[in-house]
Amino acid sequence: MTEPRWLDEGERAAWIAFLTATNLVNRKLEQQLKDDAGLSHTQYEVLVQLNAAADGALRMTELADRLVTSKSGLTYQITQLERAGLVSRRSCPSDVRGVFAEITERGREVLRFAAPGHVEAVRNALIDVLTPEQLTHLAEGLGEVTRRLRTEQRCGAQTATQGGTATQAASGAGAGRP
Amino acid sequence: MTEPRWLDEGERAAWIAFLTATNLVNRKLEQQLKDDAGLSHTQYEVLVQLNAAADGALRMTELADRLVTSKSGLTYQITQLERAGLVSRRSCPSDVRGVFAEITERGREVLRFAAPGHVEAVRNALIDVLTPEQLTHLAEGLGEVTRRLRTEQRCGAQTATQGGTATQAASGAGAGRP
DNA sequence: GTCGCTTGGTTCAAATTGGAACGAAGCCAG
DNA sequence: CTGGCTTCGTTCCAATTTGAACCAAGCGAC
Repeated sequence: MTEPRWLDEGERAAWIAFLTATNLVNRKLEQQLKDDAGLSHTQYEVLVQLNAAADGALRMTELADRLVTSKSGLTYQITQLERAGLVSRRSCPSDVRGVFAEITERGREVLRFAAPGHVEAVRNALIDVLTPEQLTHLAEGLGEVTRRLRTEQRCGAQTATQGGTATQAASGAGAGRP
Repeated sequence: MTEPRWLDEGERAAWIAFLTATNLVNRKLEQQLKDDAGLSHTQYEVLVQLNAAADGALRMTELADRLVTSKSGLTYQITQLERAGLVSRRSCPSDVRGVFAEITERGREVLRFAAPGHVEAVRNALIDVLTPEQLTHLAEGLGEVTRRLRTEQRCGAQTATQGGTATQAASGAGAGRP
C-alpha cells in the first residue's frame, strides 16, 4: 500500500453527508423520544423489537445483535427497563444460561403511546424529506451496506476483504405500528 | 392527528436500513481508529476539521457545530487532545470569551498517520460497497436530509414544518487527504 | 453609561457505552 | 465421562456524552 486511494470529490461528499445526516437524525430522534416519552432511542428500539417478537420476548444476545449494541450495554438497558416495569427477565427453559427479555403489558402501552410521535419524527427527519425514488435508492444502498458488514461480522475477522453472498435482511420494524 | 401515518413497507425498509447501517458503520470505524491510531472517531474528526481550517484553528462553538456534538462534549474532547499534545487552545484576540482550538504539528502528524487506514475503512464500510450511482443517490438523499435539519436547527423550533431554501453544504472532509 | 438579553466556554452530575474479566453451562471429540 | 473450547449474561471500570447551571463578556436600546 504505497499511496492510499483517497476519496474523490463525489465520494467525499457522500461521506460527509453520511456523517452529518446520521448524527443530526440521531440527535433529533433522541431528543424527541426523551421529551415526549421519556425513553432513549435505544430503549425505544428494545421495546419495538420485543413487541414485534413472537412471544414478546427475545434472548439477550439475539436482541443485542439486532440493536447493534454491546452485550454489556444491553444488560444495562434491560435492567433500566425492568426497573421501569416495561420489560421483565425470564429464564430460558432449554438453556439454563439463557435469559429472555420480555416486554410487559405496561411496556406495550408505553410503546403504543410513544410510537405516533416517533413515526412523525422519523418522517420529518428522513422519510418525508426524500422523494419516493430517493428513498428507494437509500434503502438499497444502505441495505447493501448492512448486508456487507453483517456477513463480514459473522465470518470472523478476515483481513478486510469482502464476504460472500447475501444474508437475510432486517426483521422487526422501528417506526412501524406497534 | 387521529391516526398517525405509519410507515409503509418500503419506508420501513429504508428506516431499518438506515438504523442498522449507520450503527454498523460507526461501530466499524470507531474500532478501526481505536485499534490502529488510538483515536476515537470524534477525536479524529476534530483533527480533520482543524487540519482543514484556515490557520489550523477553529472557534469552539464553530467546531462543535460542524461535528454535530454538544459544547460540553467538545470541551471534554479538546481537553483530552490537548493533554495528548495534538491540539492546543489559544484565546481569541477579538473576543475575550472566545477560544480557538488549534491543531499542533504533532496533531498533523498523527492525522497523516491515521488517515490512510481510516480512508481504507470508510471505503470498505461504505464507499466501495456501492456503485457510483448508488453513491450519488446516497449523497443526494442524505445531503438533502442534512440541509433540512440544519435549517430547521438554525431557524428555531417552529412546529415541525419545513424550513425554507437551501443552506450551504458541508465543509471539511472527513476521509480526505490530510 | 448601564440594564437586559444573548453568546461563548467551562464545570458538574447523571446516564450510557463498550471492552475485559468472570463464572456457569453447553458441546464435542477422544 | 472428561478435558478443552465456545457461548451466555453479568459485573466492573474507564471513557464519553449530554443538558443544566454558571460566569464573563459582547451588544443594543434607552
